[in-house]
Amino acid sequence: MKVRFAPSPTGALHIGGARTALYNWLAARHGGGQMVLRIEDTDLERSTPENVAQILDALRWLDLDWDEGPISQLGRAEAHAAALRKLLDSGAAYRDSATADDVKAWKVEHGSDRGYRGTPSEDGSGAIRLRVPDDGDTVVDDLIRGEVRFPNRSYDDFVIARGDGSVLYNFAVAVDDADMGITEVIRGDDHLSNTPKQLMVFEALGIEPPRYAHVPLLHGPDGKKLSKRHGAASVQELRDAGYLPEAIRNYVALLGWGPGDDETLLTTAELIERFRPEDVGRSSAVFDEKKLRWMNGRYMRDMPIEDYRSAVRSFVDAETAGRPLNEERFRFGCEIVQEKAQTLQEVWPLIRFLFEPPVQDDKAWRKVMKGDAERVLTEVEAVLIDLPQGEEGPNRDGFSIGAVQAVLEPLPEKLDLGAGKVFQPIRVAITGTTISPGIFESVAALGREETLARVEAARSKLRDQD
RNA sequence: GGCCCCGUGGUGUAACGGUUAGCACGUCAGGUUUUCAACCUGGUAGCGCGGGUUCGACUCCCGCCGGGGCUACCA
Repeated sequence: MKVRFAPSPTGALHIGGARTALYNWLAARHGGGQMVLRIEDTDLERSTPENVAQILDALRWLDLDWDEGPISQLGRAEAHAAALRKLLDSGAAYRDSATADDVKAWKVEHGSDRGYRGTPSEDGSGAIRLRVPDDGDTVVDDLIRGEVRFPNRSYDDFVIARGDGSVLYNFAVAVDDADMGITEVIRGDDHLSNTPKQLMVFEALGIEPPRYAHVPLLHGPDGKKLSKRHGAASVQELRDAGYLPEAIRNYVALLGWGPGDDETLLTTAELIERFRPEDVGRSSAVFDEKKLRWMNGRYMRDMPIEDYRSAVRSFVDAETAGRPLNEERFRFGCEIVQEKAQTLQEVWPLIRFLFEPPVQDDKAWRKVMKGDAERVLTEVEAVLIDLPQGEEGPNRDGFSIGAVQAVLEPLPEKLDLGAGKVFQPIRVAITGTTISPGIFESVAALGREETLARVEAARSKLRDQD
């Protein structure tokens, strides 16, 4: 068994392409087969080396590896030329001097349900067309759709190579799939109507075609086909947004395919074991980032803490421009936020107070720093100062989570205030905002010196405010 | 216009002739007497429409409607 993923490098790999790549990869790994990566770069106008690099980068990041390639379709010009000669010699294809306008005119004359039929040019010039029979159907025996019949007469004698001999997609694909011994073609639904053309090329070449599985396209929220210029997130964008490759693999696999039971969270090993192309659904799906976020959060929480830390690291580096951070605090910060964030991007805002002064959030300040806030902070400062020094805690200053909790937790009762009235002012004092990890954890992480300094600063600001 | 594909809640899916139409995300309400997130509990919402076939249709057939793809000397 051998499959191929054959993107055309006209843009970055987006979520739809990633899914096609994943399905091919899963099919290959499931069936103990091979996957070929082929770059369909015969469109000189739109293909660029930058796009090729981006696609490879995206696949590697997703951890989808291939066994052969990347093979440039452009680099197979000789093989294409040989196949072309063969068809020309056998009469299966011919040169036709008709232009696109000529074909249009022909159709006006013969009816729109009728494919164009040309005549060989006398001087041997013009594009090369494949002869298409007038009668009969070409049937695609699709793994997902079943038998789909296409009337031959509705197809043109289509162009397989330009006048200069450069080949076109439907021809190159068939020749390449044949030469590479592809047994299963898993690709987007948008190719279904093109499949008869490719089948005709196989037929003309006298080669057994592969099996086809046309997976439904991914659509945008507006129901239109997802594409680069249509709001489709590229893999790189998803990476930058803080999603994990394993979460993306899991989520994307479920767009159009399900394991058959109610399982939602599936490891890659489970995906490989359970995926079969024939089980892919027939209707198109819409990419829903909300669910991806949820799933990503699940994966983040389940990560070993070391992996979590290194995944967070690159995002933090981007925020701090590489400025080195207090390692101990970073470690501890990661531990206390692992349960909270749904994307890697959300981590830094939650722990930045450990490395930078409190953020300026006037709204949060006004909301919380009023009424009994000053009295609360005075008391907080007092009990924290009394906390004995020691080696405990992330800063080795006696500020362990437990010690901090032991003195702060009784405060609401002691001051006869609601818990929120006590803890929110502390939170705003040390982080500047109302959103942070748990308050005891946050205080412990910040440590004695810095916590007391910030509480004192908040107190004096409150005094000035009066 | 022609050829082809598709149609279960807002989203992804399950059930494939007989179920109170299941699960997940979302959403709403409550809980966790510290925020946010997470977590727990409960609620919400669906078989596009119309004809058949059948004792019985989400499931089979036909029509319609809706969505999509292809129709290039693009891929």
